[in-house]
Amino acid sequence: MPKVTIDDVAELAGVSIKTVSRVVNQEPNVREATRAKVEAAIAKLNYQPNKAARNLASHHSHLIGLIYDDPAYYEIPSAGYVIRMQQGVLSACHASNYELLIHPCQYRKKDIGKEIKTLIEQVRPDGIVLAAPLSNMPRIVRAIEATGTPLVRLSPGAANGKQLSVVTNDREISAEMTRYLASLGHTKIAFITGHPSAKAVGNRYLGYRDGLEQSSLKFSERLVAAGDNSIGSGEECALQLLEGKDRPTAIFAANDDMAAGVIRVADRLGIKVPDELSVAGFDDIALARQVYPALTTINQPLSAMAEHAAVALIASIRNKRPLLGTEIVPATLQIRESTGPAPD
Amino acid sequence: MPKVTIDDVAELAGVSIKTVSRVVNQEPNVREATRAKVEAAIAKLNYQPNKAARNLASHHSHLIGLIYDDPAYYEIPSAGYVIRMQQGVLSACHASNYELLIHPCQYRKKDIGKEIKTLIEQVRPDGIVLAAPLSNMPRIVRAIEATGTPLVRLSPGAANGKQLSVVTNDREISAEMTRYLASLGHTKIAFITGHPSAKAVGNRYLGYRDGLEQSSLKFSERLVAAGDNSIGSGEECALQLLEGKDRPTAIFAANDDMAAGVIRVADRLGIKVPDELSVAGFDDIALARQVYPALTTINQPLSAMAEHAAVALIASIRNKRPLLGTEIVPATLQIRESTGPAPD
DNA sequence: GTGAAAGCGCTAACAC
DNA sequence: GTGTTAGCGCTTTCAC
Repeated sequence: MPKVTIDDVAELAGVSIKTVSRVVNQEPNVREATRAKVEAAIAKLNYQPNKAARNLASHHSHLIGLIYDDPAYYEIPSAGYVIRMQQGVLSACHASNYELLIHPCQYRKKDIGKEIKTLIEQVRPDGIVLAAPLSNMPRIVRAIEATGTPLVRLSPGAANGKQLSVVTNDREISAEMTRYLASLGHTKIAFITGHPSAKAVGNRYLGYRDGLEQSSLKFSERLVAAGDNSIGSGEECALQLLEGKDRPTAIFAANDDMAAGVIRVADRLGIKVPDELSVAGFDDIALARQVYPALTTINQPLSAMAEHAAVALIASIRNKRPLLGTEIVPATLQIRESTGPAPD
Repeated sequence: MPKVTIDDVAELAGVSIKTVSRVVNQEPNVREATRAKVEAAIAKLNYQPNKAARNLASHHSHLIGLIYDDPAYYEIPSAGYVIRMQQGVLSACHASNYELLIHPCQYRKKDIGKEIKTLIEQVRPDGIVLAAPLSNMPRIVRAIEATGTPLVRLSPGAANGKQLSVVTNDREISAEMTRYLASLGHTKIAFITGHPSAKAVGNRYLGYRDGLEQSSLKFSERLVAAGDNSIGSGEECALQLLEGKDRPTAIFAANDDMAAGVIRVADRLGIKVPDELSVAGFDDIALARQVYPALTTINQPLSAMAEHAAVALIASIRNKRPLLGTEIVPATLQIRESTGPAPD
C-alpha cells in the first residue's frame, strides 16, 4: 500500500494541492478541464484522502455518533430495535459519506453524563442521534448540549425545546387500530397498558380511548388491564380479562410481547384466535410473525425514523442551521391473522 | 466549551508539551511528582486530547472496525447475533480506549471488496474484526489483507493461514449434547441438519455422530433429516421423523429455529415435550427461552468470541505482533425444560 | 480560477 | 527524565 497523498496527486496533475482539495471536496471555482485532470490523477493513483488529516484541519470528523441504551443481549425486542435504528442511521450516513460510531451505554451509571461528554470531546462526532429512552433523560440531553454538538432525539415521549425530535404517531395509529377492530364488529375491545415509565406507551392508551370514542363505543375500566411490557404480564392480564364473565372479543395490547402472552393464554383456555378472540399488538417485532396465528400489529417505523433523524442531522451540520421542532414519521397497521370478525 | 490544548496544560503545569503527552499516553520516564503536576493541570482544565490530531501524528485511529453481513432487520436471530457481537467487541474496545465503527455490508454486491478497501483507507481503523459468513469469503479477506490492516476472523468454518481465527467448539459441544441425551436414557436420538452452506453447522452433525459413538449408540440414517435452518424446515423434518413407526424419543436440531419447529409439530401431533419427546437446539437465541417448554440448547458464546477477538486484535496492534492461528472459545449446554428422561 | 503559506493539535526522533 | 524540533496530510486564509 503506497501511501498516496494530496501532494502526489497535485504533482501528477500539474496543479497545486489546493486545487486537488477543491476537486475532492466538490468545491466550486475549478475549471472543468482542471477538474478532469485532477480526477484522472486521483483515479490513476487510487488516492484516498486521509481522514485524520482532514478532520484535524477542518474540525469535522465525518462521524455520526449513535447513542442508545445498552440492550441486554437476550432481549429480542431490544436487539431488533437497535439493529433497525442502526440501519436507518447507517443508510443516511453512507449516503452522505459519514461513518457511524455506536455507543450503547447504561443510563443507570452515575457518571453517564461524563462518559458521554468525554466520548464527544475526544472523538468529536459531527452530530449525535440519541435514542429513547435516553432521549427523554434531561441529564443526558444536557450533557450533550453542553458540548455544543448538534443533536437529534429519537422517539422521545415528549418533544421539547432545543433540538429536533423525531417521533411517530403512536396515539393516532392506536386510534386507527381500535377503529379497525370496531369495524370488524367488536364492541368489547379490551386494552392492556404497558410499563408506565414509557411515555410513548402511554400515548397508545390515549389512542385506544380516542378510537373507542370515534367508533361510538363506550369505555369501560373493566376492559383495561395493566401490564408491564413483558410476555408474562400479557398472560396475567389476559387471564384477568378473559376469565370474568362478559369477556371481550378483542384485546389490543400496547406491545407485541404482551399480545403474544394473550395468544398463549387463549390457547391454554381453549379460546380460538381469531374466531373467538381477536388480538392485536404494537411494534411489529419479529416475534409477531412467528407466533401462531401471526399477530396483527402496528409497524413502528424505527428504521425510517432513525434515517430521517440522521438525514436531518447531516443537513443541519452542512447548513450550520440549528435543528428544531418535531417531525413525525407515521406508523402503519400490519393486518395479519390474529384479528377477524367478531363472533356472533 | 473552551478548546483546551496540550499547550495550555503544559503551560499550567510548567512543563513541556512532550511531558504532557507522556503522561496522557502513560509512557514511562516521567517522575512521579511531574506526573502528578501534569495530572492536576489536566483535571483542572478538563483537558481532552484531540483525537484527530493524535491520529494524524501517530498513524493510529484508535478505532476498531467491525464488518459483518447486513442483517435483514426482520430476522431475529441475525439481530441477536449482531448485537451480541457488537457487545463483545465494544467491551474490549472500551476497556482499551478504542471506539467502534460498525460497517454492515451486503456481500452479494459486486464491488464489495472495493467498498471495504475504501472504508479502510479513508477511516484507517487500527484493526478489523470480520464476522462470519464474510470471514469465510476469500475475496473479502483478501481485500482487507491488501490494506495491511490487522484482521481477526470471527467464527469461520475453516480456519486458515494468515490471520487469527476465533471459533467455538461446535463439534465437541454437539457430541456433549448427544451424550447428555443418551445419559437420560434415550437410545433413538434423531438429528436435524442445517443449511449445507454453513460450515459450522456441518460440524454440529459430526459432533452428533461422535456423541452417538461415545455413548455406544448405533447411527441410523433414518434418524437424520435435512433442514435448512428455518422454523418451517424444522416442522417438516419433525413430521418426517415423528410419523414413521419406530420414532425417536429425542430430537437434536442444528439450530434453535428448527428445534422450535419440532416443538410446534409435537404440540400439533399431541406428543408431549419432554415427557414423550426431548428436543434440543443450538445457538440459544432469545426464542429458546420464549417457546414452551423452554428449549434445552447450546449457548453459542458469540459475545465472548467477539470480545476475545477484539482483545487479541488490540494486543497485536500494541505489540505490533502479527495475529496467527486459531483460538477456541467453548460453548456450554443450557439445560432447560424441553429435555427429560426417555419414556419407558 | 488558482496557488502559497500558515496552521490544526498532536507524536516521533533525537538531543540534552 | 525532560525539552526541542519536525513533521503527520490536510483545509483555511488570503494573495494573485
